[in-house]
Amino acid sequence: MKKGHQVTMKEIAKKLGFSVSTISRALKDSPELHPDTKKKIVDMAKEMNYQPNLLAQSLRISRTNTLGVIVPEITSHFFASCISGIQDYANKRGYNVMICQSNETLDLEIANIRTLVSSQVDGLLISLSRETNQYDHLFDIYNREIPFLLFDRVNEDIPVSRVTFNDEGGAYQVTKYLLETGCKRVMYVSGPEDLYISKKRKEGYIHALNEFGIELDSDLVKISDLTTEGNINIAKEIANMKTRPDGVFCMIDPVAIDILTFWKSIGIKVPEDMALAGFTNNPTSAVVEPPLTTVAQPGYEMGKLAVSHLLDQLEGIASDDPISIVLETTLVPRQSTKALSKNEK
Amino acid sequence: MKKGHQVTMKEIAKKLGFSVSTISRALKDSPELHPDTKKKIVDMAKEMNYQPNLLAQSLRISRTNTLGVIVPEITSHFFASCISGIQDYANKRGYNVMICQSNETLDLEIANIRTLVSSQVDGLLISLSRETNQYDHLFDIYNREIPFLLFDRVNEDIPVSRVTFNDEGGAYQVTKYLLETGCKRVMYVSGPEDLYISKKRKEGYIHALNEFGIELDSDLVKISDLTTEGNINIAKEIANMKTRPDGVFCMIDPVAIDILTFWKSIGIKVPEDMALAGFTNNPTSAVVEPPLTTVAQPGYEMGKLAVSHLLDQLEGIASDDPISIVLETTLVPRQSTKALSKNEK
DNA sequence: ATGAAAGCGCTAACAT
DNA sequence: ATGTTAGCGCTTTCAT
Repeated sequence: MKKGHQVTMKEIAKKLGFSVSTISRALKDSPELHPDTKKKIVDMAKEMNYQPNLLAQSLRISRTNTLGVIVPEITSHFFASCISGIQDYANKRGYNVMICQSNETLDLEIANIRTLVSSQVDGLLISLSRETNQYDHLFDIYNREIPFLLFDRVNEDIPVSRVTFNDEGGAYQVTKYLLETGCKRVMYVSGPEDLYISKKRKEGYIHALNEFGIELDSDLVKISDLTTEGNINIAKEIANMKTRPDGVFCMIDPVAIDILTFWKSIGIKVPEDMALAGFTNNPTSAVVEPPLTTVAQPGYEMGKLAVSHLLDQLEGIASDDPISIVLETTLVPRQSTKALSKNEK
Repeated sequence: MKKGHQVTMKEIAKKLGFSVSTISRALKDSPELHPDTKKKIVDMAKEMNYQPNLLAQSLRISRTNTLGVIVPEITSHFFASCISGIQDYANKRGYNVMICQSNETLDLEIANIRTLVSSQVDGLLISLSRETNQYDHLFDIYNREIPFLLFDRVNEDIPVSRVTFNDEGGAYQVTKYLLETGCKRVMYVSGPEDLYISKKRKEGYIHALNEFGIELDSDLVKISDLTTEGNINIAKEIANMKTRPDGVFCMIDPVAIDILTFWKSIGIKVPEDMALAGFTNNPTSAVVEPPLTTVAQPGYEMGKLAVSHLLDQLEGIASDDPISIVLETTLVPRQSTKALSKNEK
C-alpha cells in the first residue's frame, strides 16, 4: 500500500507565489507579516488540508515534543493507570508520548531505550523490569545527558529524579492494621528480594512489628517468585505449617488473591482462620470474596506527577538536581481482615 | 535541562577521514565496500556509541516504521491486551508503535489522528470511541490515502479492513446457554443503541431466542448508559419488575458485575433467583462471587491479527482491498448461571 | 571502493 | 514585509 501524498509548504508557496519562509512565518503567526498575506496563506493551508510534517520540524529544531515511557507490562491495571495519567497530562502540555513495554525483561528494556533514544524523544519515564538487576543502560543514558526519571520500580543508585509511593509507610499501615485487629503472628509474603518494593515493604512490616514489641521471625517471611504457581506453593506451605500465622500480608494483590483462591478450595476461612491483606488495590481486590483489605496506590496521580516533574525539568521550570517525590498510600480495609473492635468502619 | 549531544555520521566520518556516504554504507552493511573499511567504521561507531537519528532517516526515506494506535481507554484490560499484542508483533516486524487514547471522546479521537498523521506514522490502527457517531475524520484520512484499519469498535460504512469478534455468535452462545440451563425469560442489558456491539450482540440474543421458539419481548431489553449509576438503576428496575426475568445477559462484564453487586446487597441470589452472564471475560469476572459466566475475547490475539494484516497491506503482502477478519469467541461457563443438567462441565 | 552533491520538509539568521 | 540561503542528519544517485 502506498501512502498518499501530503501537502507541503513548498506547494502552498508555489500556489500562492510566496516563498516557503513566508508560508512558515504565516503558519506560526509571526507578527512581521502583512495581515492580508497571513490570511491568504492560512486559508489556503486549510483549503489544501495542510498538516505540518513533525519529522522535518523536529529535525530542524532538534526537539520532538515527544516523551518515551517504558513500563514492565501494559496489561497491569496499575501501569495502565500510570500511562493514562502520563498521557493526559503530557498532551495538556503539548507533548506526545511513545509507550513501550519491557515485558519484565532486561533485554527489552534496553532495546526500548535504544529505540526511544533513536527516535529523539525529549525525555524518558522509566519503570524498571523485574529482571533489571544491573544498570549500565541507565548510567549510559545518564552519561549521554538524556533527561529521564524513574517511577514506581526505581533504583536509588542512579542520580535521577524518582517518583515512588511511600511503600514503607503503606506496609506499615497494613501490618499495623492486622495487629490492631487482633493478629498475633503476622506473616509477610514478599517478592524477589532484590526488588525495590520487596525491600521497602518489608521495612514497613518490621517497623509495625517492632512498634507492637514483636521480633522479626524469619519463619514468618516467605518469598514468592510472583507466578501463580509460586503463590499457590506459598499458600500450601502456610496451610501446612505446624503453627500457622493468623494474618498474612502479601506484597502485591495478585499474590493475596492466588492464596485466597487456593485456601478457599481447601476450606480455610478468611478472615476467621487467617486474615489476609494485599497491596495495590487492583480492581479485582474489590470483588473477590471476601473483598481484600489492601493499600491503594493512585497510579494516575503518579503518572501525572512524574511527567509533570520531567517536563518542568526539560523546560527549565524545575532544577536539574534529582529529587525524590513520594506519594502517600491509603489503607483500604475490607472483609478479608477482621474489623477493628471499637470504631468498626 | 539540555539534552546531551548525539554522535552523528559526520563525526565518525571526520574522525576516520571518510565521507559521510561511506559511513552510511558501512552502517547498513552495503556489499560494495572494502571489508576493512567497513570493519573500521562499525568499530568506531560502536566505540563512539553512535545511535542513528531515526528522525533524519525517516524524513529522508519517507517512512517511519512507526504505527499509530488509538484506543478508547488504556486502562481497560481488554484494550491493554490488544495494545500488548500489537506492540509485541509490530516490534517483531521492526515497527514501533505510538499509542493514544481517545478517553471515549470524538474530539480526542480526531486530535489523536491529527497528531499521529503529522508524526508521519506509516499506518493507523483505530478502535472508535463510544461517542463517535460521525465519521468525517475517518473518511478524511481515507481520502488522503493514509493506510488504516478499524478493530473491535468498528464502523461498517468506511471502506477499510476491520477486525472484530463474532459478537453475534458470542451473544448467541451465551443466550443459548442460559436457555439450555433452564431459563425461560432471558433479558438483554444493552449499551447505547448506536454502538456496533450493542447491535451485534442483540442480534445474537434474538437469534438464540428464536431458535428456542421465543418471541422478542421488548420488556426484556434494557439499555444502560454503561456508567455504574446507570447499571445500578437497571439492577433496581429488574428487581422491581412484577415478573422478573430468570436470566440476564449483559452486553459487557462491568454491567453484570455492577448488577451482581447491587443484587447481593439486597439479598437476590445468583444464580438461584436469577442467572447472570456477561461478555468480555475481564479478570474481575473470574473472581467475583459467584464467578461470572461470560464470553472470552482474546484481545492479545486481536491486536496481533490486526497489526499483522495492516503490515501485510503496507508491505504489499496483502491486497489493499478491505477485508473483514472475524475472531471467534469462547463461552466461559461459571457459577453465576445454573449448570447444564446432564454433561455438567 | 569511495566521494560529491542533491534533497527529504522545515526553520531561522541574514539580507533587502 | 518578504525572499534568499544554509542546514538539521541521513540516503542515494551519479561520478570517479
